Amino acid sequence: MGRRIIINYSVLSEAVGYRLRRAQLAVFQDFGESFAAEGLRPADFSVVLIIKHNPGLKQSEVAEALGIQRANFVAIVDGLEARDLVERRKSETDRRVQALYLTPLGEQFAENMLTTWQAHEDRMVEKLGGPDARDELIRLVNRLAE
Amino acid sequence: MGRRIIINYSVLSEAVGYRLRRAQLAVFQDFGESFAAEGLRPADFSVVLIIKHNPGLKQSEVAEALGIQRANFVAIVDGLEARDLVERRKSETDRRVQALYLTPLGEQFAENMLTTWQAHEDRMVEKLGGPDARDELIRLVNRLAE
DNA sequence: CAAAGTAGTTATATAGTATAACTGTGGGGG
DNA sequence: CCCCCACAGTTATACTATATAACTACTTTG
Repeated sequence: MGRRIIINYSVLSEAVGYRLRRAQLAVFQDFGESFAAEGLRPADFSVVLIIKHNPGLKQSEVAEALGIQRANFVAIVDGLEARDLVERRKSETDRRVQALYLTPLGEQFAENMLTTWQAHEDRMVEKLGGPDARDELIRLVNRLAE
Repeated sequence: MGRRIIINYSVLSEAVGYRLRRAQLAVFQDFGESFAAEGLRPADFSVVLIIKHNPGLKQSEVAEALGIQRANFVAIVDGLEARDLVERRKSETDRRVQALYLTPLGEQFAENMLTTWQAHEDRMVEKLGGPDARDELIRLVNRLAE
């Protein structure tokens, strides 16, 4: 049988990094469950979102905006292109560049994606105690991320 | 040349998961730089800390307390034992069990570790705007992590 | 025009995490 | 008392995320 143990967490109880990490894992857990059917990971979500609102950006611009290295970004775009959500279009003016656009299917997908995401986000906001608490949290974590 | 681009981040600007993730990466970045010399990862830190304050716990108890799977915990303890910071002691009453203790070197290491950690934590608290902001952040993220 | 720089890609390495299966041990019910 | 099940730790394995170097193709600059 599992002994009933009381553990002294010492400074972990109030360590910013540790508590932040645990919270982030819980949020991503909920995100993952929300998008299990679509097989959409957080990175995919953010990429689709950025392309939807900034069509025609270069691959490297989207990657940099999201803090993803361009080398690792290739496979992400490959995946989204294979699902016919995103299209690479070679620039006429600079043939090195791949400009990114949502396909018509991608636009439609993005709508549903945002609906699913909003439900996820609403759950998080409720856990936090409402929109004011959410705003306060965002304000605080933004200070950590500069 | 890099075009001067203004990117529309849409809901990412205020998405709990995304902002939390970016903040956590920044905090872990600082943590990593703080402990680069010691080659101590966040998981190692938390394990040493828990053993220091709860000597004699079973491996599986420490692992579970930290949300680490027991299979993955083996390598972590192996590493700490190889550095002579942690000791596995077979329980007399249950020969399946490995009870964990800090070695004398481990106790000493833990002291220095906590000093280094406090400097890191102080930087995070300063970024946040002081201890009250830190307390508020902890309160909020704890709601997300249940 | 040559040299340097840029965009995307490929290959590769490492860390973190998840699962299954195994060994050795302990405990409870027939 | 033995048999079966549960548990602790371990090993092997796989998958994801991330980081770096080097390559190709192309553009810009001196």
